[in-house]
Amino acid sequence: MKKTKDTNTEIKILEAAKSIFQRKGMAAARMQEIADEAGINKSMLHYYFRSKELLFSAVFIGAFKSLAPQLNDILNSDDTVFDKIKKFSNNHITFLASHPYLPSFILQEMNGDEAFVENLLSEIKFPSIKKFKQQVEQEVEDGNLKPITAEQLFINIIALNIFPFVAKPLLNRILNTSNSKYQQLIEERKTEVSAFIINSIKK
Amino acid sequence: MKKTKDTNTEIKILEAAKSIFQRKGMAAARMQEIADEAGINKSMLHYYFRSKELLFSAVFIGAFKSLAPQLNDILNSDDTVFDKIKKFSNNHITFLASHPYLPSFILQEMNGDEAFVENLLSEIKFPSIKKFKQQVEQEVEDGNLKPITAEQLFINIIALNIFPFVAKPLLNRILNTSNSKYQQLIEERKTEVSAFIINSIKK
DNA sequence: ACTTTTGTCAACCATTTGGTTAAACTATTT
DNA sequence: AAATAGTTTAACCAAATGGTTGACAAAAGT
Repeated sequence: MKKTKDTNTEIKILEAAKSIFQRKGMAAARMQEIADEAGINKSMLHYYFRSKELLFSAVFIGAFKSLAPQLNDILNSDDTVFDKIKKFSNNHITFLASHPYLPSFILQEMNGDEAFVENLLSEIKFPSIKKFKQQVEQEVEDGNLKPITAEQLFINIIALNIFPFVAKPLLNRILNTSNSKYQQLIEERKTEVSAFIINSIKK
Repeated sequence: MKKTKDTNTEIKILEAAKSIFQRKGMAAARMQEIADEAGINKSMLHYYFRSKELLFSAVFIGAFKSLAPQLNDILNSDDTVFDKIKKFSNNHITFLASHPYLPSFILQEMNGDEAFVENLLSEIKFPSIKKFKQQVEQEVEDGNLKPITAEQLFINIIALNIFPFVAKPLLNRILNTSNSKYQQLIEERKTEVSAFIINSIKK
């Protein structure tokens, strides 16, 4: 039977690793740095996770799983297209606001080493847009929506949700915004984004 | 007077560095790899640029300068708001389509080490949205546009332009798209994005 | 022609980094 | 309490990595 300390250490490692990996990325993160952040010996990292790659995998998969199911649930609910867009954007942005490093992390690392990424992603279930696609196509056919493909619409939705989080330093420069004003912009977007989208596609 | 080989080597280095840095990022890029790509000895990298940081700076600043002026020119032209949006999106996406690694690179590296980034960015002139902002506010006041702040509108524009490039692997997964179908989606967006935006804000 | 400057390279160096080991320590089982 | 299994640490190691050096060649200046 495991004693309590086991789990504590493992969790401390995972949280430290999450923090470091998400802020610096796989390549720039140092095992020693993660150990320091967790307040433990570096050997522990290798004791609980065998290598940097495996530790990274655990963090990456965990990060993805914290996000993907939410998207999927909303996309496959029985709501109308408009309701889905509203809920999706609001939930998505709200979630990202409290995990601001997640998007950069996921996007950045999905561009890495082909084989490694491929291996990682095999363990992950991605959100399905099947039902959403059907609904959009139906509404367009019925003349309730201006013509648009579900794919382009979906890209637009997540682009508008995610982009401010991956581009925060850039936007702060161009818009001359302080951090607090930036926070406010994000807050507004929780409802503004869906309104913007719906405005664009409603007839 | 410098002999021809000098410049050749320097350019070869810069191009190799651009290619490697933009694909892998500063942290994951290896000096040896850059030397190999340039077909020269590793010592040459230090001969022309003193350190990895300085070589990176050169590439980063170059990348930024290849993009920023375009945005700025359009934003500060005498076109109408709608025309600006059309030109902006079309030019921006067209440019990015032939420099697909640029956005990830810039966004990723702007999240890096505070002091280093600060130092880099001091040398860069960012696009100004001043004139665009005035125009948008005027049009909203005159009742020609649905109410929206210039900041939110600008975020939306560049989000829709840039996002597909930084999220390509993610989108390919979720949308089940091949590379060629992805290319086609991008192509469509050169006109679709501005149409989408204008649809949303026109009265 | 010869001296100086500039460009190029192979070998080398110091440090960093991911990873290992063996021993100490702690808790659990018998 | 002795044996066993699990946990933690300090010291170590090999490979990788950014960077340096010194010899040498190719131009350029004189």
